[in-house]
Amino acid sequence: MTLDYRHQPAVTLAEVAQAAGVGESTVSRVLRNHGSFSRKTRDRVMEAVERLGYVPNRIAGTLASAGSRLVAFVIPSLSNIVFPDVLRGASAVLEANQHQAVFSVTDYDPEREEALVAAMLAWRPTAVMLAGFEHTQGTLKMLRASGCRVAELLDLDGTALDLAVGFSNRAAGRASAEFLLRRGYRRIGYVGHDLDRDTRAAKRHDGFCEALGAAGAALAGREIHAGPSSVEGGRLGLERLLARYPDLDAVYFSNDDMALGGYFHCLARGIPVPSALALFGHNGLDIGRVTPQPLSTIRTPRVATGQVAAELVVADAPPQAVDLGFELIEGATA
Amino acid sequence: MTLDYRHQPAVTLAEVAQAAGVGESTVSRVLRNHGSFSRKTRDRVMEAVERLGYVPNRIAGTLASAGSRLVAFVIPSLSNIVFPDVLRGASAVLEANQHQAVFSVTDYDPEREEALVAAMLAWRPTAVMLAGFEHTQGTLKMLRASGCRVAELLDLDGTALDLAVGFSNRAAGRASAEFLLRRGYRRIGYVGHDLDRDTRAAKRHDGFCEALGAAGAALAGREIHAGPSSVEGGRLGLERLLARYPDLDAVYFSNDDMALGGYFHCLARGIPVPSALALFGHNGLDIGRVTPQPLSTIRTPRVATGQVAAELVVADAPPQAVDLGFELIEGATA
DNA sequence: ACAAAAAATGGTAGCGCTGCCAAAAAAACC
DNA sequence: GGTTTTTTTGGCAGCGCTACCATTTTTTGT
Repeated sequence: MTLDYRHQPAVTLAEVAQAAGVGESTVSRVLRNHGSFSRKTRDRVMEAVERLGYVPNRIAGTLASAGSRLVAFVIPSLSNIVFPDVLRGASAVLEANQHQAVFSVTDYDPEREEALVAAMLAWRPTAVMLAGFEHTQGTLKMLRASGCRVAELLDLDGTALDLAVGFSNRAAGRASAEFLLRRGYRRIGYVGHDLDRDTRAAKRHDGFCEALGAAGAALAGREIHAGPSSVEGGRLGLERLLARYPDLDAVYFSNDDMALGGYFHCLARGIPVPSALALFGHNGLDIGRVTPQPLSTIRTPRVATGQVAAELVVADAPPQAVDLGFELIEGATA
Repeated sequence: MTLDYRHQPAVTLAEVAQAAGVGESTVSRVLRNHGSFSRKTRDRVMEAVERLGYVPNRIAGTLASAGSRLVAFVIPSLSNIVFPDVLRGASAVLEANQHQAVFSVTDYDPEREEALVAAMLAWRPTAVMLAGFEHTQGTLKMLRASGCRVAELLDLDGTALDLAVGFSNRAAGRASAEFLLRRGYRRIGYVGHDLDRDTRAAKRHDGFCEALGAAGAALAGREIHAGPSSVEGGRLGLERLLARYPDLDAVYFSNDDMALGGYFHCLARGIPVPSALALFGHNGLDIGRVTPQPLSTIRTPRVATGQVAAELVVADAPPQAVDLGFELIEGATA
């Protein structure tokens, strides 16, 4: 029995050249539509390409010409919709520009990030896209030495290596606090997830506290749910927080997933929102606009971050930081 | 002003060999830990690697050895959490086996899929992973000729090219209908999204209708929301469906996103669930377990699909179809 | 101590393509 | 008609690495 599911040798450019009765470089020129060739030659080559079912080998092409047109994404998670959103924005731009997206998932672990960046660099990508600015020394050193473009996304509070695209999480945290204060809330709690791993959530938290402090206030209580953010974590987190601090009048969540969980908790327990308890999230997920009461939150430019980063990379733009800002959505839960 | 953000020449294996005072092949053997070499040589090589900051060039390595260890995902969408889930499962396995994930997004367009598959094949991937069995003739031809492994995911109703991993959407649709019938619902409606594009949702719909028919029943009404599935689409869809068919006692949604929208509509309008209207979804998203009433739905093996497909590919397993099944979650909305 | 076996190492021919250069063919000019 | 230009074309040297083979060094056996 033949193992016919295994690899078969592929057609090469030399075979196409032979079949078309022209030189290899001519085939190469025709296929890349680069340099000059006659109409007649073009047809002959294309006919052979069709007939043989030739698929160019980009591995070889890249090696010969340098410039892989590969863009590497090293992202913390795929569960948190934020990162698929970034990938979505970027992938549209990259595909339109004949670039190819490659990715790995770090699980918010800087050591893992370092290992994955090393693996990525082996592909000699055009650019490496990372989340935020917090990386190990090893990661930074490799990236600097690599000579490839680096884009750090979804953060602006820190020092960029090369390109940075996103918004200030600290400012978002501040804006959230100022909004709640403006609305008259004073006994404000926080429900978050693992802040050591998610440094951007930590920056929002810090900005939030900073703005509270500036107004002479402070967090009245805090509950950290172990593990990554999730709707369930938000629900449990709020339940625990309220058990300890029953008289809160508002809660700031580390993101919309968590906030939705909190909202569901209120719905289930019959806690009137926002009259008895106001809720405020972060991210501006679509789902938050369709809940019985739209979620009060901050909409972040996730897809745009991917798009802009990809555009800068394909255009080989000079190093820069692009602030895409954020938008406060008043909603109805605060 | 120097454009120092541009590419700088990278260290090559030959330079490392020179610096370590050994031959190129020795360096190659040490780095891949393949073949034999003395402890002393190993240390000398590693020292040089460290000192020069050498990063192997996998483009060259792949060309020389064949076998790119690249796995290509051509997926319909990144907005629908289903696909990030599959990627997540697969990426963990691939990373553990020194493989690299590459992806492109088709937007549910078969023509685009064909173009993207062609682009992917140029990278000579170890395998190409696709959603479902519905592909253009061109896509099928290319994949067959490519000699690389092909895995068709999240569907089992059709003829596989090579590997297939997932569950039967038709059976899931049937199981959903049987459950609702068992619960005594008879005036059942359907709210879905673009079924021409999402052929797996279409198969669930067909299975659902089939089971209704087998019980002498039929869909009492149907509302199709234009565009991809979304929570908002579900909410609007249910609203429109109820406007036309006010006396339904249950609604089947094309997936959980849509069902959540429907649930929010009921919450907002004060429609008692499930006493006045039962709701049933598909996918078993985490969020559906945390809503005030857990969503009645079918949990699909999304992460496992990615995992198993990746495992089969790295193990170079023979062609086969793997049924990962699905699990009906009774929930509280039906 | 000498032969035989095993381990360690280096040289080099490609992998399939692109870039450069020179040669050939076609077009344009006086 | 005989150049001078311009357009097409083919040849071939790498890109950086791995696979294979030959050679050298070390270990083992008697």
